[in-house]
Amino acid sequence: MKQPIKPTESELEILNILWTEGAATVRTVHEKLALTKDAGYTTTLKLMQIMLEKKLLSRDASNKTHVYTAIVNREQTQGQMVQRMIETMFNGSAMQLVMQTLGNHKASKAELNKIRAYLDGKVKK
Amino acid sequence: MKQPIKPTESELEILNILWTEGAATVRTVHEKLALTKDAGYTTTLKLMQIMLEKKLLSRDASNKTHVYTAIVNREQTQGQMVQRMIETMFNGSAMQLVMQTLGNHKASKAELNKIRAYLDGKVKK
DNA sequence: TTTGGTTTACGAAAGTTGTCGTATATTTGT
DNA sequence: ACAAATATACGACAACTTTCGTAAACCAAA
Repeated sequence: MKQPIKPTESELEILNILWTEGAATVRTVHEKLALTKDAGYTTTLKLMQIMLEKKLLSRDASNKTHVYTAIVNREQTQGQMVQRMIETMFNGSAMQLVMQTLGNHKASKAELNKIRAYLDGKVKK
Repeated sequence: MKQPIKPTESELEILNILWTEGAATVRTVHEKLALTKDAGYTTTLKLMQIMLEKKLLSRDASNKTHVYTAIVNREQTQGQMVQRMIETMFNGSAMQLVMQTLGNHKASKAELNKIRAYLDGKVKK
């Protein structure tokens, strides 16, 4: 396991877009970002350049318009962030986090069944 | 709903201690903190003073040794932090967060049953 | 080919965080 | 009563984050 990844809020937003898009230019990322946020193009560019330095992203600079890709794994990063939250706010209890989340969010019957199926699988093992 | 609360990592650690302790002096908080962290006493003091300014904490200064209390609600703060994480990393899907968490953590049979009971309750309604 | 749009690079500024040193006040034990 | 321990206040600092202006390179279309 490598040293822990600790992206900022803004960086996570960008990572999330790249995790979904796969690979994208600054412009693409910026436009997705602009849907929920309000910052200039050069701001997004700068953030992604910094993320490149931090090795959160890689880029293909063979063309003039560079194409960026996330090089940190989605599940692993999510796992680390969730873990951190569990430790600092939920006294280390993952189940407390789960209960908190279930308590605050409506879920479709299908989703609940999915969780139930998952729990069943866990017990059988 | 008030303006969103956005404590830093260090602030959350302190909040968590105060949520558990109820009310405490800087020294008490610092000693709990020192179990997992490594910073000087004045650092903890300063952080708590800043949190006082931000109105995350209140204090009783009637005695020379001040006594601090968290004035942000535990469940509400947890909820907001979880919500932020869901939005920035899980594309707004709380269930994805739940699945991620269940996938990465072992749970006792008792805990699993507790969750299952909770899910049953949700469906009945 | 000139003009205008797009892109990258760079640097600077403002705000925040976490760290601690030092000064000063207060309490306590001998 | 005096020295040692303990507490608060304050300011400074480096690191980091987010923001953007500006310049330079490049491309494309008229």
